[in-house]
Amino acid sequence: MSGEGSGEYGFNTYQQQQQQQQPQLSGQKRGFSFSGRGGSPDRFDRGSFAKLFVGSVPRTATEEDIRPLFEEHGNVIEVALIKDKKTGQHQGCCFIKYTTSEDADQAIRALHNQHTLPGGIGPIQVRYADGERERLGAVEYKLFVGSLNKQATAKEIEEIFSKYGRVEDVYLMRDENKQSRGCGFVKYSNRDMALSAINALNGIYTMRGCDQPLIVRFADPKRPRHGDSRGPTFGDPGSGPRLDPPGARFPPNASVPMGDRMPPPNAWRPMHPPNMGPSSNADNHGMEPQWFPRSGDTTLAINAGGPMTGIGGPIDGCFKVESLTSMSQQNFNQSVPHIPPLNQEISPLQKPVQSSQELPPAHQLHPEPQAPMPYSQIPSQSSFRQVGQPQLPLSAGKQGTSGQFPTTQSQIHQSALPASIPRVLHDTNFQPNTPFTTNQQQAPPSVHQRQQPLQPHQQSPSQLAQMLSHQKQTLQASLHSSQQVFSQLQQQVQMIQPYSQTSTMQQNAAIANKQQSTNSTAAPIGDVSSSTSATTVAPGISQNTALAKCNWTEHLSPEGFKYYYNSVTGESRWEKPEELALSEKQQQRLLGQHSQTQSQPSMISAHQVPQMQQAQPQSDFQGQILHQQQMQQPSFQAYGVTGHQNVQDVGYKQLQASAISAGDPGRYSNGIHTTQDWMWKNKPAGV
DNA sequence: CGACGGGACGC
DNA sequence: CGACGGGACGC
Repeated sequence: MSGEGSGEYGFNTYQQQQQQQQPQLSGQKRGFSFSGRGGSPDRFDRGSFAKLFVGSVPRTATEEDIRPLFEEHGNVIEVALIKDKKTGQHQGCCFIKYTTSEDADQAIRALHNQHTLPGGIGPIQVRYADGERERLGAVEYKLFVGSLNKQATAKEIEEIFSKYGRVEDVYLMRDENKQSRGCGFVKYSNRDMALSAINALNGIYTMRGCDQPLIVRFADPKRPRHGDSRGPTFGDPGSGPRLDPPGARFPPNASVPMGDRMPPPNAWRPMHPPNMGPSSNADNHGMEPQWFPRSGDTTLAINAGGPMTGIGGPIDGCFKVESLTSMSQQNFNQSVPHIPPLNQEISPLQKPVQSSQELPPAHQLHPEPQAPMPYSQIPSQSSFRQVGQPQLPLSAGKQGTSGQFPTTQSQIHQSALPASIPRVLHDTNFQPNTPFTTNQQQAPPSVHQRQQPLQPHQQSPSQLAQMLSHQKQTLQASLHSSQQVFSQLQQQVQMIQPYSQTSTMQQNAAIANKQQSTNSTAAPIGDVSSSTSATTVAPGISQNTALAKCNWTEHLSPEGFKYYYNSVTGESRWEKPEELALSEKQQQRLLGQHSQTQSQPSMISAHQVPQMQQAQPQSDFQGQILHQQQMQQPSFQAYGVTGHQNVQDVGYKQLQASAISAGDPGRYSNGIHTTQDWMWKNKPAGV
């Protein structure tokens, strides 16, 4: 099937986009300006098409040869052979315009790398034309995958990854001799899928014949190609969230490589004009559509991929503070009861996966305590329940094992988290479809699930989902590897915001997970969350409304400088993201009297500063984790704080790293100087 | 028409 | 330990 080297599907054109703004609506060429906000609402008319680029078209082919083929998969508006302007020579490629992206998708799936035109040398390449995906509001999540068996085919890799969602594309990196380099890229269209895959595979799944587990992380932004207008203009939604600080190579000036290029979500969807206020887009730095629905806008989630991305917010109402607290309680309680023994259960087949991370043997986690909050517990009484869980297109797809997902509220989740999450993470025979039948999803809501009557009242479903997703993954993965711990944390870092206006829940989830992961089920959560968030957050109900819209939160670096952290993307910035600013304004407007809101995060951060510094010696995230893991019984206080600190610290460190990469050769050890220097030179924020 | 510059820790 | 695919906007 599909191309070995060119990927399963052809979604990989985001690489050379034009820098979006080039309002020259000349025909429909690239650079076509779509109905961005403020722009003319051409989302209804001119925008209703999806253009594909088709490569490997025999130069002898005519439209008549091509059109029929494509018409089998959708309504073809146009077939445009590309010829050299001067010579009139057929360039061996063409554009196919479909009326809908659905048709286009189908065509890609059916034809890309699967059909060879008469006279053709190889199968045609079918993918969206440059800029199309963005134009259509699509976002892709590309993962870098390393430590692949060099013999593995794209197909096999796809099989492994398809457990976490439909794989849009697999690209194997090859050397001059076409030999696999042992690494490649896997794309998903949904962030949660990507996260699931990372969480479940990174450092855990070892391919047969390999002595190291897969490396799975969000891909770096693609190396800009000569002649490219500029780095990627979108996508790489995940590169931000990456953990490893040392890797941070983006200037802190926000708009990192994949900076501000937020494509309007679903621009092509007539029914749901982007109804977000001016506040939404401005500063979304390309992570993904984060516009939050104002009122049951179901389309959003389609791209956003559900949890935590787009539909983070309450639909109309506001979150209740209590819920946050109770949530934390719940997690807390859930995790406490079971302090799993350190018995490590490593499959005979599973190779010890220590590798790079150098984590101590995993403390075997017990599933129970970590079981995610059951969907059933997701406040069904909450308003967002009806948000109409976005029907992820992917779930409908041909997910082999994942199969049918009940069309329930948990759909998103299930899509993102197919039941087939491998239990046997070690690949013994290239059979990703490991015998794995557990329906973790429907796994009995054991004890913890019902134990707590406490229910978060109005958590964003996305947040809940996200959290659950994580926990579940964590749980499952951890059954077989310690790496999972790291992975988990990694993931948390990506999605959790240290302190926030956004959600206490995420924090709690993070902490809870940490506890669970580390086995140290002490009892910190209550402390941290209740004392800080619960209390401080209390003042505003509507605050949460705003919260739901902004993933940015303000924090203080150890040096006392303010910085901003995005809980969803993991990005950190020195300057206040406009999104947050607007969010705050909105809050002010709504609350009027609650001017505290803003300072809140700072307070908390400040409160944590000492802890962070204290932990500095640990030098890095992993070190801290390690440290924690070794702690037998972390103190209540210490643990909780530390837990947070980790997350926050990472965010902060990213900034440091950024600063460093910005040209300041400093290390973490002297990061303070680095940071300050940088800030000094670059219009310090908050000083 | 033109289209990414700079620089490259220290372990 | 590996980092991005051939060609790309004609009429």
